[in-house]
Amino acid sequence: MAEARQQRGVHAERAILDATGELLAERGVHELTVERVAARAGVAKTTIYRRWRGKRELALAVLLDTIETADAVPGDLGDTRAELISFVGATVRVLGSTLMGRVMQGLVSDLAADPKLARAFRKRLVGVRMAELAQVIERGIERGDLRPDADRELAHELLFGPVYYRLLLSGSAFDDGLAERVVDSVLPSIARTRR
Amino acid sequence: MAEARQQRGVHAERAILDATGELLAERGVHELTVERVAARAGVAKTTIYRRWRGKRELALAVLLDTIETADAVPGDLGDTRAELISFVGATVRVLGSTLMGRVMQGLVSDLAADPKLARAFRKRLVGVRMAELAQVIERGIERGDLRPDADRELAHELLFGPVYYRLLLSGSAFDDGLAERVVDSVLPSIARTRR
Amino acid sequence: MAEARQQRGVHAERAILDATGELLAERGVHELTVERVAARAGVAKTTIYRRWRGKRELALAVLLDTIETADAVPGDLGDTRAELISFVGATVRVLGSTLMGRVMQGLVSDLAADPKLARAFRKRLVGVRMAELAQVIERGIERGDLRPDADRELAHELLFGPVYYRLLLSGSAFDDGLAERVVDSVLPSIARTRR
Amino acid sequence: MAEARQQRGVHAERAILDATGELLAERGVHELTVERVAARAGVAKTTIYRRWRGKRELALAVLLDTIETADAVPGDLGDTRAELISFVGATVRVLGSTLMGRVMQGLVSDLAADPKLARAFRKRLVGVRMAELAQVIERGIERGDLRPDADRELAHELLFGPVYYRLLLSGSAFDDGLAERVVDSVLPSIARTRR
DNA sequence: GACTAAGCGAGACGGTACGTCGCGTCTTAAA
DNA sequence: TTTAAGACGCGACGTACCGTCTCGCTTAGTC
Repeated sequence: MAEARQQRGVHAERAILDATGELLAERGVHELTVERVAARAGVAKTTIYRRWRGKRELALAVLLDTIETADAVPGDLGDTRAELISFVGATVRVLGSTLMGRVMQGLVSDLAADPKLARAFRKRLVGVRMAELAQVIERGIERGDLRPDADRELAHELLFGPVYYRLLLSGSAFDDGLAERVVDSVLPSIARTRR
Repeated sequence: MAEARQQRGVHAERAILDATGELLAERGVHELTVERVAARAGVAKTTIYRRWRGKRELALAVLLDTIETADAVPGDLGDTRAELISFVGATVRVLGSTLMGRVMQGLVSDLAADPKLARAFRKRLVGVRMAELAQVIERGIERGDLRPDADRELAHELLFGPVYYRLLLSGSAFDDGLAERVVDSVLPSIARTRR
Repeated sequence: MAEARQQRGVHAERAILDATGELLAERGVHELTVERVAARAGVAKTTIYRRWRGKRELALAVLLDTIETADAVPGDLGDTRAELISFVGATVRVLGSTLMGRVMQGLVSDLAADPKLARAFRKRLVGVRMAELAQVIERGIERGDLRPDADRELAHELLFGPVYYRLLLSGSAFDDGLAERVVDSVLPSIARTRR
Repeated sequence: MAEARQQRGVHAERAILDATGELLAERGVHELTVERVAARAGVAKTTIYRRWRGKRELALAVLLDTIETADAVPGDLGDTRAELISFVGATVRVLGSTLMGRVMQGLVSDLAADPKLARAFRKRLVGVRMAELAQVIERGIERGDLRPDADRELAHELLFGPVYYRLLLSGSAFDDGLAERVVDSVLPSIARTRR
């Protein structure tokens, strides 16, 4: 029963998410309106509000939808530096794509204004990244590449902070070497070394 | 006459900025409305729009006003590490204060939507920080503490990225050792070393 | 078969009418919603729409249900004036009860907007009253109390108009002598008289 | 100052009332929506809500506007019966016009639901009619046509009740002789007579 | 005693209108 | 000429019910 009911729902949901994605790509979060989404999706506003609390949750849904689909932890590459570069590089690539970059930019301010949204964002994005990084670091420690007492959270902030700083504040464009340079700057502080 | 006119203007301007500051402190950017500012400042909306393009510019004005007053480059402390910690620490302290932290959070999304605003923000905030850091680095190089080819921009991003990452994305609270830990993590990559 | 099925139906119908009656008594027609009726009756909206065209028909059904049960033509009292007073008084009493008064008030506007509803209303309420009055008048004529050419329709309007005028327009409360005063004012014009 | 401000306002107000009148004439109260009025008047919804509490008040405004303009107490015609017929006839004519008839029909139910509206309606319509009738009756008494103890309120209800009964309940069309017949039926009960 | 078709509960859906908020513009009178 | 005051057009918000529409479940009576 629940499934059958959900059936209809799934169609509407798909249409809504797709429409939202298109509108986000075209104009960004701040021109995203529930009304436009409804119109484009051929759906009633009510149907949107039945599932999400507003355009912010909707945008977050699309963001998570995309990121969870697109992203993957790097497998074991045998080389910690390479794994870290691949890991940071994946985020650089996603945020460099117009859509996700824009959505992130548009969503950030809402995080501070809506605790529920922030909670979801942190659990499903920040937290997941942190856990993934922890795996990479674990492997690095096992390999003897990294110091056993490397601070996972700090490492996470050091690796991603600069990327988001560009996206959100300095406005510098991403370049191909970015991930590599960041990793190389941070690595010495967590690498097992005779320094 | 011109002076007398400006006089009036100056009064109004002060009242507006003060009212804006208060409202920002009380409720954050997203509940800042031009109407409320006008009411609190005892000023007509027109008078506000005559000087700023909207609430975003207004918030930015307050932000710059505060930061330019409060902040100072550390002078020569004789120790590059100490200077860097002091430099990053100053930003941590400012952003940790409710007001500026909130304003930054609320303003970030607008930067992406309003190029004019972004330009001002980058010129008067990001740019200034970068130049200040460059001085510190220069002194460090002269002292022989830092490598002569240290990447100023990257250093800037590495030092501030993590701080803003906490503020804007991860939501982790600032703690007292933050500046020190970040500096110590980044320093190896720019320090003059025999590695 | 049909009966058993109808059995279920009868239960649902009873539950719906009862719920409607309760809601009407509590809040009046304009706060009557099909959704609330369905909820209170423990019935699906569909089940309601299967039997009535909307909340207006539903309200009318309750109104007729109540009135047809409660009301009775006065029998032969031997005195035309007494019969008329009893006749008008019955309506005053019914409309004076919160429920029916409210329903009438709330329904009137819908009559003008929904011809089908108006038709039903007139056939089963106005028409019935008129026929009943005609009987009373007939008896009055036979007794020699009334003029043989008394205008039945006009009499009907003269007797009930003032009552509904209070209910719907002037807002004056009903009082016990109302029926009597109205009858006494109208009687001279239809009484057999040597004037 | 206030006047100059009102100037703009007056334009908008006129446009709104006109648009409302048109829409009422075309479709009746129950299809009157604030949104349509705004669209037709070339005015923002807000501007309407700034002046009236909703479509009901708007409709009432138009009704009063029209009635207060159109209606006039009959002057002294020298003949009480003629004055009464003229008085009732004026109402029959106004209500017989599509517009006002429809508005009255559509408004009645709202009176019961909105005490503020009812108050305005009664003060500016019912009350005024009653006062006007009182004058006519006064003159009639002075002339010796009417009994000095004629009940003004009852007379009012007897004269107008039947008219509204037709409009709101029985649905019978108005005919030319209506006012005359009603007056002749009620007159005996208030006329100075040897009955 | 299982089958089947109607009626039913549940509730999602497209839709219309609501009444509200804040925007940025515009108009006017007073200073 | 600048200001305070505030009305205005506008666009979007989130909500309430409408009446329609599936969708299994329930429940007789029929086979």
